Amino acid sequence: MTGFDESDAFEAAVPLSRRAMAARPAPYLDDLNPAQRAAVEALDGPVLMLAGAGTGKTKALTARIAHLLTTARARPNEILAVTFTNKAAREMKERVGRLLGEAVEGMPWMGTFHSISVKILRRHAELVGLKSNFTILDTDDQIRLMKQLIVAANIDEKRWPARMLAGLIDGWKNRALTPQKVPNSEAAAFNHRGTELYEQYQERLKTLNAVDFGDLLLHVLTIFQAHPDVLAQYQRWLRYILVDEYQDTNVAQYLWLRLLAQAHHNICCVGDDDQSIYGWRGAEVGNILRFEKDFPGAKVIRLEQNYRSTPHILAAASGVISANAGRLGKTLWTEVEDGHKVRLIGHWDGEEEARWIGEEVERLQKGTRDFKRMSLNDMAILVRASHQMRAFEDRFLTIGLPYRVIGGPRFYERLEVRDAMAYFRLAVNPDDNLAFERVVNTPKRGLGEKGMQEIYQTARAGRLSLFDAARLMTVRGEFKGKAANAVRSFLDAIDRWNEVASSRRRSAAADVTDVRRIVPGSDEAFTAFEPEETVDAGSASDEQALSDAPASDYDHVRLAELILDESGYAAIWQQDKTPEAPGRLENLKSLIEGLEEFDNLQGFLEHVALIMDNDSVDAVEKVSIMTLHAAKGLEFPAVFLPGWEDGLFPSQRSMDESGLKGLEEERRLAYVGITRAEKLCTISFAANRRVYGQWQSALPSRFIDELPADHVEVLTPPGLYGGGFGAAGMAAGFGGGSTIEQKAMKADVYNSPGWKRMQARGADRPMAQPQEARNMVIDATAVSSFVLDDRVFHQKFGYGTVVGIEGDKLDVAFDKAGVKKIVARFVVSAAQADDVPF
DNA sequence: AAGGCGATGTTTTTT
DNA sequence: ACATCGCCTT
Repeated sequence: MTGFDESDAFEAAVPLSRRAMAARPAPYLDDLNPAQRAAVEALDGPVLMLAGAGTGKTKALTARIAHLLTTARARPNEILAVTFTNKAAREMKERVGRLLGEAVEGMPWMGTFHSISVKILRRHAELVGLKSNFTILDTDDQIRLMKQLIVAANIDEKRWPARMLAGLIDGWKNRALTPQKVPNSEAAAFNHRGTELYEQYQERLKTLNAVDFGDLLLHVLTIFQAHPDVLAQYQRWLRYILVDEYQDTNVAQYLWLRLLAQAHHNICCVGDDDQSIYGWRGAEVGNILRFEKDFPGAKVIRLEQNYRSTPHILAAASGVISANAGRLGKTLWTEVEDGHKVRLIGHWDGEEEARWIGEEVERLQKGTRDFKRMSLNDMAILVRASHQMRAFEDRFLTIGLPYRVIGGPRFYERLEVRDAMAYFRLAVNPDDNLAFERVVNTPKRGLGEKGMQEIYQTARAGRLSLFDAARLMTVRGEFKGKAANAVRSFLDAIDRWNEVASSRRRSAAADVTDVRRIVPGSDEAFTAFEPEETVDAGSASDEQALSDAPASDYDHVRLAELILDESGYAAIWQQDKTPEAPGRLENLKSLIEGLEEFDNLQGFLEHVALIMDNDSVDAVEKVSIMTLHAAKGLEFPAVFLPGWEDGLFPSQRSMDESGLKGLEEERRLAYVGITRAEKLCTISFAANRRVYGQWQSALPSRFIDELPADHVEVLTPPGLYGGGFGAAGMAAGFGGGSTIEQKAMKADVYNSPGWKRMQARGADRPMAQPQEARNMVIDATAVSSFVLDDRVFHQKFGYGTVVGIEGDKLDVAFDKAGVKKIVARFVVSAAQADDVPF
């Protein structure tokens, strides 16, 4: 399945008999509270469902879809259900499926704004001067393209970087502004050349038969506006519209929805203005605030009963958010009566904060007086900015606490994955210039600046693709030295892959012999990804070919392996001994594994362009670390919110750039953070933090002042640190503070010379005595297999030498990362790492 | 052509 | 601190 199964969307396949559905009872309604039920039953006309955090929004939304189907208001293919993420779309699909049994077969219009737009755009591409097989560029492609335009326009790329232009154009597209519609007031943008470059960029995209993400929406909008007949068709088709996370819509998405809804007005938008946290990428809270004006006669239904958090947590969240102006206003309440107050604690610095949270996580895992044992999966650390994650990663690594980072660099955005993808793109379409450009000299094929320029010139002169130009130059013998042979075999290889790939596309039943015939010796070809147990591999893959995986799947997966092997790309990372290399090989391996779900390379490439998520399910229990943004929609029994310091959170930059609006969005972020917690929410801040290598001190976040004191428990700072006498020192300074954060953090104590001296002493010999005593015990049972001077390899820190052993913990002097204390099971011997790439 | 070295700019993130 | 990038050297 490619995820672009368009046929059922347009051929009105109705897998469901209206009468059969209507006859079915509606058990899902019994399960709802009055507000949810009202939201589900108000099927006709515009509805705004204001759903606070944890109020059963998805439940109401899915029940509503079920209700539309059951009451025969709509057939599955007449409902347009839009979400922002693929994950949300998937979840909705699943839950509707669960409500209705298997009846949801055909809900072709459930998806993200972008995936639905692709579907429409492929159908009507010619109306905006595209072919229906247009390619979707990702951010990296866009930037490279713009860079070329900037250089060509003779603009100093230093002062006017491509990223800036990309941001500008993106902003315009979010606001549904085509180059012609950009207001004059913004003509000065980008050195007065902004609109000009925007226009050129769109031209280039058209010649490349490509679109970027913004175009997906914008082109559809253009089509709808310029072709009323097409619009009318979709309006007739999509009789009921549901929108999730409406507070995150931008102008283009709003217009898109309004056009589709204006005929029948059956639009139900679900959202929470207090959770609007994407203003910086074009979302307009105004959309949700204006809903009743935009859709006259709209019913507004508030979901306020919260099923997630304790009253203290809700009160803390509502105390913070009430400082915002211009809210639609909701009051969350819960039937739950008891629960722990929100905890607040101050620390000396960021490292201590990480240390304390690490210990706290371990304590919760074991269970405490107040809390019974908690799984690591039930705990999350939510940070404002991703660089804050490091302190936690470092700390958790050294104490051996399993963690998972959610978000971070997206799988498909990683260098090696993108390179591999470029190779696949070339195999499917050798004329893909952006892909060609990306990998023609990766691995090094002796092509430098000069060689590349010649290819460009030849291409321009003969109006050829880069691939054809390079081919012409090989025939003419215009490449010098190393390049001559390397480029020729590169081109030949692309030809072979392309032949396999196209034959695969023509006949799904192509057999394995195809590959063998075209590429002699391919049996041994893909050594890079052969598992070590090669002896078994033959029978294993035979078995696979016969059982779960259809025979046709085997080929393109094999082809992909072959491509990475023949191109020498896999070899780059096998030979690379930097710490990242094994991880990169691992990623390439999972890329190949991901291929198995698709019918062919092309299907995979299309899928990847839109679906950029990679939530791998993990059997191991782990504590989650993520940004507040990534946490939206999630919930955890225990949540840690570190780094509540002015400047960090609320972020200085946000306030500088967007003033009060920025501050309010930060406050909503705080609200989102607190409301992720079910049972226990712990907020913390540090007096000192290393920012860009510089020590900086900060004041506790202003949001801390907004926490209602009655619902907050102020914890005593650790003091365990440094062997116990810290606690005594601090206790002396405690006891008279008036504000909440003064109680949490007696800055004068921490700043006193005595405290600093103590810190220094502690840092020199951290807990020397107790550790050695403990190791004697550990040594007897858990014996490390490493000895001093062993060369070891660590997934994150790379290669290093063992310089100390304490039971299950090693002191390792890493070649790149310095000396670290590491739990032995997190390293392997270097020899082992050399033999086995992953 | 390719590797090494200093200047540079660092939120949040989806599609 | 740190990674990325462009320039400079070999």
